[in-house]
Amino acid sequence: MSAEHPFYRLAPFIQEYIYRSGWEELREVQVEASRVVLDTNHHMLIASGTASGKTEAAFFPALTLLDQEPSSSVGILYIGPLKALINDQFQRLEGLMRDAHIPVWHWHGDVPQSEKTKVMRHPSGVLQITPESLEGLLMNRPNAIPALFGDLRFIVIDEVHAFMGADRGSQVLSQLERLSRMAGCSPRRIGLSATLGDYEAVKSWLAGGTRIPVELVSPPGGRKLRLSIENFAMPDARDERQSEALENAKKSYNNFIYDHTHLKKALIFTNSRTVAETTILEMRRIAALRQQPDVFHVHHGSISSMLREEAEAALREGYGPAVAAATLTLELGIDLGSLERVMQLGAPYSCASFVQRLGRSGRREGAVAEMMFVCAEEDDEEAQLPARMPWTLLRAIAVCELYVKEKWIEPQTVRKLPLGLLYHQTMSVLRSFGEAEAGELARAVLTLPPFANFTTEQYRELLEYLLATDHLEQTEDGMLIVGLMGERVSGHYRFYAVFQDEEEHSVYDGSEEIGSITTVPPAGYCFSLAGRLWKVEEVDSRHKAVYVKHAKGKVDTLWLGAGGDMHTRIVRKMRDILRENTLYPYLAPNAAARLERARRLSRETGLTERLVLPAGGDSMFVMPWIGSREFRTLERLLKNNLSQQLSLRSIVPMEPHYMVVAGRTDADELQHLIVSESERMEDSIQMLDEFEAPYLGKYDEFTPPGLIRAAFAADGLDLEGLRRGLRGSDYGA
DNA sequence: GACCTGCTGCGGCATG
Repeated sequence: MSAEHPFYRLAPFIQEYIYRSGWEELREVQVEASRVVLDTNHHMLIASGTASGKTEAAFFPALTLLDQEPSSSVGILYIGPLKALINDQFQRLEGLMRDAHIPVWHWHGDVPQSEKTKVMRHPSGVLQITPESLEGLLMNRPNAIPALFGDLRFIVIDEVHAFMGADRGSQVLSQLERLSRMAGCSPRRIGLSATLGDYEAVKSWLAGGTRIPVELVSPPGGRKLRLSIENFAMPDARDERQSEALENAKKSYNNFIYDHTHLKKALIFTNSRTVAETTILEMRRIAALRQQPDVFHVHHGSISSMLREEAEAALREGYGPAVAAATLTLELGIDLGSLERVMQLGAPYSCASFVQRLGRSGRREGAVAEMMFVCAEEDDEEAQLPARMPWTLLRAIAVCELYVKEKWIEPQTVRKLPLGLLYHQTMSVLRSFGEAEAGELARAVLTLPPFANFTTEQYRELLEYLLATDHLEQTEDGMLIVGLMGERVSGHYRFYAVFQDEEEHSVYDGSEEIGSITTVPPAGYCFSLAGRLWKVEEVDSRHKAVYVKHAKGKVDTLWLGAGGDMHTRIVRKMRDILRENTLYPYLAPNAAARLERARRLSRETGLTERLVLPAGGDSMFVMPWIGSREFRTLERLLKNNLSQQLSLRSIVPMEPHYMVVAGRTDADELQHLIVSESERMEDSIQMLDEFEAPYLGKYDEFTPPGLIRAAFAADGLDLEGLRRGLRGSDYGA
């Protein structure tokens, strides 16, 4: 290495750290990022694989500059999407800066007040924070902002893909602009991500509100992949003659999972919390039967952070095997070390998710990334068995093909008129001002980058509506202040987050928190959580706590979900795979025979199966299959309980034009079937299209209906049509 | 029978 090499330009304590860690050289991404940071004044987007050293690539050169010219306030602000990720990064950075005399602070809901007070007293070094805590700072402590961030040099946004495309991302952009104005600083931005489809879109997102160019650092990855798909065809659960065959099929499915994981550091991804729970229950049952050790963990959004950290530590550290079944909680960048097996039960719903999950395997450089798909066709009341299409298998293949062969990942779209967020930031800005003239407020809010498409006239309409609905109030001398309703909404701590949530009860076994539930069973009833069974002993409604003890037997899990979003392109790919008849190469030999048998039976029985396909466009597609039961449930809800609109959000199609496939599942006939519409289904879908709830965000409900219409139209949705349809039916009221 | 994220201020009490 010549003396010009970026390594020798890094601060001495960083060179020390690199030696101490036993690294022989900087990774390519770190070399490139160092050049960008040290030689330009531009923003930077680092897009490279998981565990490629992105965090170090951002911090090595940024800290070097900070070391050369110490900052008189916080010098680097790191924004992360998860508390767990911040805690993980906090430990890694602390190791790096042990000898550097640059402090690392973290700030989120679990950080004690005493620590936050320390940062306020000695604003310096690196501060790691969540968007919600940053909102709290901007809103409630505006006078502390100049001292905290007056000399801020860098803002690092981790896992950019987790923010962009959602209101939470626009919230971050808005906060960055507010922070710069309040503190009088103009920091450079560094975005980190492993999963990105369209770099140009992300670059312009990252620069939002500034005129500084964004440099892309994205070294070619080229990892080798090893993918395998195992498909289990389950016999019909309702056919009594088949009950023994079904038992055997389930047994071989579970034994397959057990045999391929229990001696390794293994991660089993599932698509639902329920499957994660039931799988680990099964694994524990098999372990007990075989008198082998219990090495199993469950990791999802309703598991307490303590149990999650236990699972993470077991995978990362220690000798011997550890197996965790997880939902997307283990997709993001928390360090898990190098895993020996990554399994996926069923197929992922998106290519982005597939790539993230793939990134969990083969983390050492040069290693092969491996993913073992295990599909089992689920029971379907509507289907006439034994001939069924392997929909899950098809989706697994479609996702693999799209990513591996076409390098395609779902593009992220940003709302053109984020109305709910406009309300949110208006209230937040007004609270930080204390009071403001209407014009002053408009200048402060409407110039924030996410709101560039709103007109002054539209903002006036919003403010007038908010005055009329008591969210705002006008003082005698014409100043705007937060009104009674506004106080109720923005005065509560839940205001900091811009996404919807449900109230949860914590579940305790003695003093140990196991996790949380939203549906609380009465005392005496059982449920499963964290891969074990529990019996409710006592419910403390006031403190939102449920006390439980261990139980035996068999019970359902508590989570009820209904459908989700899947990109049109994945559905089209599934259709193409069927049409091209290219399914066979992906199937294990016996599975191909099973499928052949299924197809023959399909022809003989004239089986009907349904598939809902969007007619065109690249907008989001909703459910791969919708049963009449779901429609009945929807109808009932629509008629009786419109207040439940928001909870229906995920069941409702997001694009107004659909066509229906109804009929045989034979591939040759599919072309014909796509144009043969079923009237009943069409009616039901029409009804869903007329339903306006799916587009409402947490704060949209506080904004004027006329503006909501304009905002939807901007994103290509015709609310007027939807409204008319509603009035014309029984569901209008 | 899809998934996930986040969170304040203060009263009451014990302790040094």
